[in-house]
Amino acid sequence: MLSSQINSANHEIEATFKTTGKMKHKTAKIQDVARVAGVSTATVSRALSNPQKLSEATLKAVSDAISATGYRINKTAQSLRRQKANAILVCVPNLGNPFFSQILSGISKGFSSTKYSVLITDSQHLDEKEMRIIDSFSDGTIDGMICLDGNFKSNQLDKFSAFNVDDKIVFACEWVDNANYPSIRSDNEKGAKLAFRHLYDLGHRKIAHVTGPENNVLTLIRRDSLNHERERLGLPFNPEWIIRGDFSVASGVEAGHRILDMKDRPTAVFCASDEVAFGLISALTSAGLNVPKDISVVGFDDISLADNFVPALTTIRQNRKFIGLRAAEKLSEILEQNKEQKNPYSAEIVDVELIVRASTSRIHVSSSNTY
Amino acid sequence: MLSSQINSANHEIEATFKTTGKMKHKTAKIQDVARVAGVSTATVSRALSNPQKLSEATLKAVSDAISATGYRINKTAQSLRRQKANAILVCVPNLGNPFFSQILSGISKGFSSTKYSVLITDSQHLDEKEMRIIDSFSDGTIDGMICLDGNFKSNQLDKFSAFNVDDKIVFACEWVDNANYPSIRSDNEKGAKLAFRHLYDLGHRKIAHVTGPENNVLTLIRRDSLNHERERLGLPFNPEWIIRGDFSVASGVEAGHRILDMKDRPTAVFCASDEVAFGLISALTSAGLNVPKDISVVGFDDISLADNFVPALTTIRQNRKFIGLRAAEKLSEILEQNKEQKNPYSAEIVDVELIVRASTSRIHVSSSNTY
DNA sequence: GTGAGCGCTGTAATCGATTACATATAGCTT
DNA sequence: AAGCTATATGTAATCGATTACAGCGCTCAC
Repeated sequence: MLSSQINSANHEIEATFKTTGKMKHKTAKIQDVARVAGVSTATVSRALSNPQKLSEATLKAVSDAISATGYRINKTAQSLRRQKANAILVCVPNLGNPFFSQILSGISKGFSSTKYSVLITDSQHLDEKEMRIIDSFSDGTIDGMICLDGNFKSNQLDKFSAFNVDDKIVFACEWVDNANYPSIRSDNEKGAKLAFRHLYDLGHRKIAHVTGPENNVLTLIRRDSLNHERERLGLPFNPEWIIRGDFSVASGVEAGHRILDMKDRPTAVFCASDEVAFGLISALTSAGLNVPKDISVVGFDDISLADNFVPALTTIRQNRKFIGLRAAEKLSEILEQNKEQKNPYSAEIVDVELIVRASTSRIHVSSSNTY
Repeated sequence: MLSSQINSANHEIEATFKTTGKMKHKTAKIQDVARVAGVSTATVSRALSNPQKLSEATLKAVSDAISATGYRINKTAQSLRRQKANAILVCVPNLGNPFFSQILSGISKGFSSTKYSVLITDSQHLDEKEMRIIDSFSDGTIDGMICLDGNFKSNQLDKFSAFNVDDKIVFACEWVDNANYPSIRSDNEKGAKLAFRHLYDLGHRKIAHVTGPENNVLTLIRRDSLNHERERLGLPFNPEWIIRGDFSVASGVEAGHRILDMKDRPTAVFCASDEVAFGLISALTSAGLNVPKDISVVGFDDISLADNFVPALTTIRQNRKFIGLRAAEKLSEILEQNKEQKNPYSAEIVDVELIVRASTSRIHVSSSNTY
């Protein structure tokens, strides 16, 4: 069949489907395309997903019919038939926290050239969040998940495996210890070590640490790495110097007040996040101390403001966008691969970097005195 | 029929569907529930969406069968049949920008108690973004959209109406002038006016403004409001004092350098965003000036850091989370209502507030001198 | 006693695409 | 010329829910 014959019905069809001015747009279905092209729906479907199986002429006829009708495939029908949603979920512990926006951006970019849609959910105040997520898997809404929330208990993870969704989950930035999920994360151990060594090399010996929230993997790994380094170097330790925070500016301010009240004041502080560092510096400065002259401060993350804060913040740069991007790629791989082959557990460690700016300096003799 | 009879088959069914240990989980369908309950699929469906149409006994039988089988409705099938995706899209101009995370959080919260899923897309580097969005509407992926991106041209908006999706779109924070879309936005006019009046009341007469990016509605409305106020009060105007920025910290730093170079230096600066203000203060401080002693600075947004910056930032508080929440509610209303009734165009203006902190002060005689 | 009306439930078509299987045609072998 | 293969395409079942319509059993009126 020649495509010129096949397309003979185009004219009237265009009037029916194509949008003109304010005319109501009626979406063409595969049936309509088939009719216009003079072929069966199976052929149209194949033209879209297996073009190599069709002849040149048919392909052209279908392609012409598609433009003539303004056909758009109905993804819901496709998903139902293929039993695949082509959508993934990003589980964010707190969407309001700007820390995650860079990761989200990377994830979005990672999926932008694929057929996957990106869904988001805030797991913060969601009770039974693991069941909500499982529901989304079983109701066919999503094929996989990127989890930025490391705060899952083992009984919740057990449910994931009970419902067979555990092999469609990738963790990013945070993760759960002792659980075999693929994850993409920064080299937190190295980060803490770099920060500590930087302060040590500047002559600091009394080094405090404002941690993240308790039970957070990042809190643990950074604190442990710091402690390990301190012991290795045989530095003095005062339990007071480990101050619990929660990554927020407010907790940095609070930590600042705690430090101001200390009898045995540290000469340098390593903060678990840049925001904590900002709050800390703010509190110290307001009390008349000078950073770095009186106390050196190191942050963690290198958020955009770090460079322009006063003083510019020495910090550990995490490439959050890259982590998001890699998580997206990793999940894509997993979802595209043959289901038979089990994924070996893998943690991809993304390198971090020490960025030295103005909030740290060589120790002054005066500040090393005990108050 | 008694439910005890109806449920006679439960035992064997449980073994088939319920997940035990590492057993592979096979999802029950409505057919399975119907069989276990001893009713038809129509009845099961009605039990879920029109329970008042069924007898007590049947309802219980179905409900028991649902728990016995662990049935989860398949949303894809439901969407196909109902011709409704139960999903909405949030179009963000730049996901990496933390400004949007609060809005996203509000949107997510607004939809958390509904049956809608939230999809996100970054419109920044998307060419033909309007067609991508229209595609999502026509392929049945989404029912509506919340757009945080005011940067749409009129020919793009025309396409929205040509494809009949224009009445399923709500703008939040930003909007498009002369386009009749519902929107939820801050009272930017009042915000700029409050900032300006605050500085005026402190005795400032030479007031500069670092704007947002050109062609942005927020940039325009804030600048115009400022200019209007300046004219009304008959203050001196120097075109140099309107400095183009782009809401970023970097543009604040840049603006700071520009101001330092000015012959006729302003005594106060109103910045289009807090981040700009941070950058500006950083640049001024590094050059040896004191904020607010030498120059007063007002921001816009009241992001979390504003309170703990040094000096704490005087700013205009926008309730971004609330805006997101309201946008979600507005879109829900629109999607739930009868399609016949056209939405009247409406812009919901959310109040803003002047938060006075330490970055502004009464003018000093010395700083009013012309250099 | 019969028909109307009501409450409850079942039958089967339907949403729009995919794909196993069947069929047709052409080309090639012997 | 019969048989075989490969290629191209059509037919119809299928994914899992929803819902218009039909039907059944009761009650009630007259």
